[in-house]
Amino acid sequence: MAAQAKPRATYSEIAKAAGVSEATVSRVLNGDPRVNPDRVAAVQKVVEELGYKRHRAAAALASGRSNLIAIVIDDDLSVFSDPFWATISSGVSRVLMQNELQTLLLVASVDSVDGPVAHYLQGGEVDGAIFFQLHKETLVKRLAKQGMPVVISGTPHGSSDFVYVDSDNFGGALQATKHLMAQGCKRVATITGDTVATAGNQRLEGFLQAYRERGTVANKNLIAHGDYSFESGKEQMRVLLERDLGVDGLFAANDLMAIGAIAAIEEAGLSVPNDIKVVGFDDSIMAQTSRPSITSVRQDIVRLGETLGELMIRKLAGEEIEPVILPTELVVRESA
Amino acid sequence: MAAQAKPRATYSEIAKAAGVSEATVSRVLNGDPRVNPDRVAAVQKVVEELGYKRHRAAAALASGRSNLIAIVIDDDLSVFSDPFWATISSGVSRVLMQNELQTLLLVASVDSVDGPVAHYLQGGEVDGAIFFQLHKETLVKRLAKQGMPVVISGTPHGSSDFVYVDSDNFGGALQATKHLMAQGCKRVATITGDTVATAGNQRLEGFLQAYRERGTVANKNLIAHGDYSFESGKEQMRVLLERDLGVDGLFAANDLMAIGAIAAIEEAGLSVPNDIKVVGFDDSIMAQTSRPSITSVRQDIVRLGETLGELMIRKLAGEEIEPVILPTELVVRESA
DNA sequence: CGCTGTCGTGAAACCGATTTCATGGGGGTT
DNA sequence: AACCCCCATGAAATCGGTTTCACGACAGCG
Repeated sequence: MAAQAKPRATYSEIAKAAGVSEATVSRVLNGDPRVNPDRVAAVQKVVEELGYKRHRAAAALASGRSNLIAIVIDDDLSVFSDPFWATISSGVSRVLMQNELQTLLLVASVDSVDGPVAHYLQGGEVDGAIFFQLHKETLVKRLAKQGMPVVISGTPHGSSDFVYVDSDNFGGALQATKHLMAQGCKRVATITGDTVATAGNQRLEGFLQAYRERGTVANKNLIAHGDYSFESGKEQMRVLLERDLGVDGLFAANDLMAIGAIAAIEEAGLSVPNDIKVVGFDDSIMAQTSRPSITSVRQDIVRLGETLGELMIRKLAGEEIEPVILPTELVVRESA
Repeated sequence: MAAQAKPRATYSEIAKAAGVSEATVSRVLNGDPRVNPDRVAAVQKVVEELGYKRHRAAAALASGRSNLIAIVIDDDLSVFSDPFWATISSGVSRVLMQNELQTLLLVASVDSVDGPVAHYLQGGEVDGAIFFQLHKETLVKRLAKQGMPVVISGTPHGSSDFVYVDSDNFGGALQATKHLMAQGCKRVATITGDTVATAGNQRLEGFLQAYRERGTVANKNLIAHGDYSFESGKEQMRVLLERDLGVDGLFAANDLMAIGAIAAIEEAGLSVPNDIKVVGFDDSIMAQTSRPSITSVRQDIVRLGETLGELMIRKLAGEEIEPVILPTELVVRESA
């Protein structure tokens, strides 16, 4: 559109100024170890002076590597309901940038295995892909099979051998439930999130495990199924109260439902934490600001993003890598 | 790393199959109007059959355009406190993708005008840049001067001639304050956000304007300065109450401070909305779930992102474009 | 002392599209 | 009928690095 201030230095200039061939310039800039140190120094000096910046498109074309990593986010509204992916993305981006990689943001419907996103990724435009909110595994499987490095945020279904990073949903839920029990709660209930997704399922499993470790089994009626929304928390709490089981503790699979549940509890004339103690999950800002403030399981979201980036880098380097489960931490506040 | 399934079709194959030259293939694919319709059809047919996907790096190298637009986000923690940029980014990304552009996510410290980000952007790696949270205008100014299309989210300081998109902070605040007055509030106070940033300042101005339109001037003591945090809302509300001015209405510059203020009000033994009515800003999820639920000024964040993308596209097309102010909407709930 | 193996180096091919430029044909003008 | 101009088209140059390959020098070996 407009004139570039300086017309960019090229290898040809550098080579001339440093008295070497372009091939050697390339070797120096790519850290090839078998270049004479003198020449390395000469080239680096010239590069410095000219303020040379590698032309990525040219490099990509010649090498076949784009240095681009895609973050793929499914565009099914979940974007708006998930407050985390922004933070995760920023962590990913920072780590990748430190490694000379660029982060491409792909927000689109990942539904069809033949949609634009699929084509795009299969087109070899990117060197790797990081997926969020994995609903459809087909595409990811295919990409992985084609040899594209893929890392996933959140535990995928089945025993697929994807590399993923996730918070310890199971452990967090277990700890939360045990905390309630330790506070003297005899009948701890739970409101689950979407248990089709693994995160919701794992949180339920953690809850159940707490009962097992106490040597009992949770009454089925102590389990209510929500969908992570405020409304569902409220509704399901009403349901639990109507069952009249003497619930005195609640583990909600996220903070929003915990807040909804508390609203229902207070509407029923009961008090938190006196009559019923409540623990949430996520340690969102709402857990801190709602009254009563909510005891919640904190996930280290920034770390999650950084880990995703690090795994991707190691995978690109050819390392064999394992999934990572990040620890959670129980933050105790007024509600339990 | 691994073998690509199919080795990608190239112009050379298409040209051969369609019985035309590579130049013509390029013309067809780039929508050059002066190609014989028959050949256009022939090429398109072959392209379809081969599932051809343009090699972006090659195209970028040859044309000098990267088709990459950077979203630049300053990495000074604000990322974590601003729940909006994720939504904005997704809107931007979607719009750009529909126009064959890619979105590059740049999360880094934009502090120094000579930092990596600056170098990066000036290196001509991207065709345009979208900035969030503009603290330092120096870099942006320089880029704009160099001819790079730049669009900014949020109103910049001064009368700079940047193109930006912003919500109508002034209008929203005005409406909120007038709403309080219409509800019978005689002494409406405000807790501002960071008034160094334009958004905070505009919201304060809107508040003041409401008084002006009523033919009076707001008492200086009705203005308290917060920083958008829950704690500051609580503190500043205490300050306001201590001033003992008979405040019966509050416009908080965001929901979080509104919630903090409500906490302080209730601690003082007063009730919302009976004794003091409260209006927030943002219409965040917290406005809906807190008790009492909060009347708040809604911004259309998705639209904001989409508009950013659209402006960028028009700017790339060479159009002269004007800043856009998006309307806000008052959502009335229990608190006022 | 000659032969082979290794290593650093540069020339040149190459990546895949875009764009310039030359060409030839067709339509319009006088 | 001769001339011009315009337009569609293909050949070829080009973008800026990367990588292969061949070459010469030098070290080690017998």
